[in-house]
Parts: sequence; C-alpha cells; structure tokens
Amino acid sequence: MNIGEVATRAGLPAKTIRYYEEVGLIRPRRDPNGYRAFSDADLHRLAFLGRARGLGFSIEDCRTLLSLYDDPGRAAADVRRIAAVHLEQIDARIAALQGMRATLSELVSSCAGDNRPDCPILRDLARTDPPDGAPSPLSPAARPR
Amino acid sequence: MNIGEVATRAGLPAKTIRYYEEVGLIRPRRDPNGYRAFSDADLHRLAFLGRARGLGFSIEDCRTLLSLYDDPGRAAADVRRIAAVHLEQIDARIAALQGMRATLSELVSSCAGDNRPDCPILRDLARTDPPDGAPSPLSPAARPR
DNA sequence: CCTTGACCCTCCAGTGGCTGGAAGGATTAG
DNA sequence: CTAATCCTTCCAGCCACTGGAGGGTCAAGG
Repeated sequence: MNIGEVATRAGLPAKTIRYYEEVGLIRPRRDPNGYRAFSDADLHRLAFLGRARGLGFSIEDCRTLLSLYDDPGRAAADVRRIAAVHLEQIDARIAALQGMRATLSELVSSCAGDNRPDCPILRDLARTDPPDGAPSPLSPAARPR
Repeated sequence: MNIGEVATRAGLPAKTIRYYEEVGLIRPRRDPNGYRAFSDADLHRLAFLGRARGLGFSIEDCRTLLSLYDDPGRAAADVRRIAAVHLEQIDARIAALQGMRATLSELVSSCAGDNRPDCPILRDLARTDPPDGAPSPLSPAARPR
C-alpha cells in the first residue's frame, strides 16, 4: 500500500502519517523508488494511533501504548495507569473550560448587544478587582491552563 | 513601574508581558536605561488581558476587545458577538472532551489493572472497526479537534 | 515516444502562546 | 568593591501537525 491508500483506510492525512514515521511511531518499508510501502500491520498500527489520538492521548502516550501493545508480557496495570492519568487530565481540562463557560455565558447574557457602547462584558474585563471578601457576582472563573 | 512590579500586580509573568508588547498589545514607555516603564494605564490593560486570556480569548480576540474598549463609539453588539462565538467554541471543546471522557472512563473501569497482559483498553484501541450497524459497546467517542 | 495528471518524495517554515536559557547591562544593598 | 537582584535582547523549544515549494515517479491516453 502507498501512503494515499493507508491514509484513506486509516482515516489520517498523509502528512500526519509521515510525521508519525518521523517521530518513530511507525517504520514502513520502502519500495526501490523511495515510496513508503505499508503492510497490513502498519495500517493496523495507524488505526490504533488514530484511535488513541482521538481519545486525546499524547504522542508520547501513544508511543508507550504501542510498545505495551507489542509486549506480550505487559501488565494491564501499566496501560490502565496511563489511561487513568489521562482521564484525570481530561477532567481537569473540562473543569477549566466549564469555569470559563460559566462566566462567559453570564457575561454574554447580561449584554444587550445593541449599538450603544455600554457593555457589561468589557466592564467586567476592565474591572478593578473587587476588594477581598466582596467578590463580584461576575467572573468567578479560575485562571487555569 | 518596572516589569517586575507590574508582573506581580497584574499576576502575569514578566516573560508574558514582554510577549504582549512584542505582539503589540501594550506599548510601555522606556526609561533612558532601556527599562520598560509601565503606567497605571498599562497595568490596567495588562489586568484586562489577564482576565480575557483567563476566559480563553485568543490573543487576536484580546486585540479586538482592547481596541473596542479604547473606542468610545463602540457597539456592545460587537463585543457580544466576539464573546458569543468564543462561548460556542468553548462549548464545542467541552463536548469533544466529554466524548473522550465517556469512552476513556468506560475503558478505565473495564480494565482490571492487574499484572496480566489482557487489557480491554488495548483491545479497544487495537480493534478492527466493527462492521457498520453493529457498533461496539465501547469507544463511541467522536474524533473532533 | 510523449504528455498529462495523479501520485509520491524531501525540506523548510509556520501555527499559538508562551517558556527557558544564554549573555550581558543596570541598579541596589552591604 | 562586590554580590545579588533586577533588567535587556535574542534564540530555541514546546506540541502535533499543516502548508507549500520544488521535484521525482507512474499509469493511461494519444
């Protein structure tokens, strides 16, 4: 298989597949003309990668997951730990986004959105921080990342 | 004020403040010795930026928000539109993450996590896609981004 | 045999929003 | 005077691609 075909079958852009080779996640053979020649095993690996990336695992996580996959003596605990840590990170990101969302949606709905210059969104962004103990009703969002 | 003081007062790293100057979000004066000299207005702008970034607005959004803030003839609608679009993007990101979260948490809880090699997480990542119409009970997650 | 078009190759640069570090000048406390 | 703490600029790196330039290869049609 050439790269175009695996790209279609794995559902990944050819550029991404070349990148995965560059970082050592796959090692396709080469035809004499220099074209990459993908085996079914390569395709399978790429599909695995597509799924793992789709679940938000980093490239480094993917590397580890693939090496565990290749290792018949692996322990399920190692796989589970990686996934559990990743799950926690996802939860943290969701929580951060929900904090933003709460503030933003309050701001958006408090703004008339007419053609006058007075706008609660700008007022909140420009506010001088309320003195401790009397928190503003708006902008309870944290500053995570 | 030197950069160290504004950094403390605005709650932003000095590096970030230099970066904001580089991309034209602030234009502090310079002392004869080359040090940046921040006015109260600069500090106010930086606090505004810190809040906007904390709500997840991009640098380009921040640039626009600041220019609207500076413009006494602005329309609240313009501000609102920016925030509303951003809110939608946040919602999309939350939805994507929740999709991942659902699959991941199912996988994690289905894995015994012992020292045996059999692991439902790897099995799911390595699966051959189920034929159409008979979706796997696992991995309903989309592949957004 | 030649052309056309669809492939494929490599290499380089850019994305966003910082962050780290090197190398050096300015200021301040002791 | 010295040492510590600031400040400066510039360059490189992060992540995971993505776009594009410039060129080679291959299969089909004339």
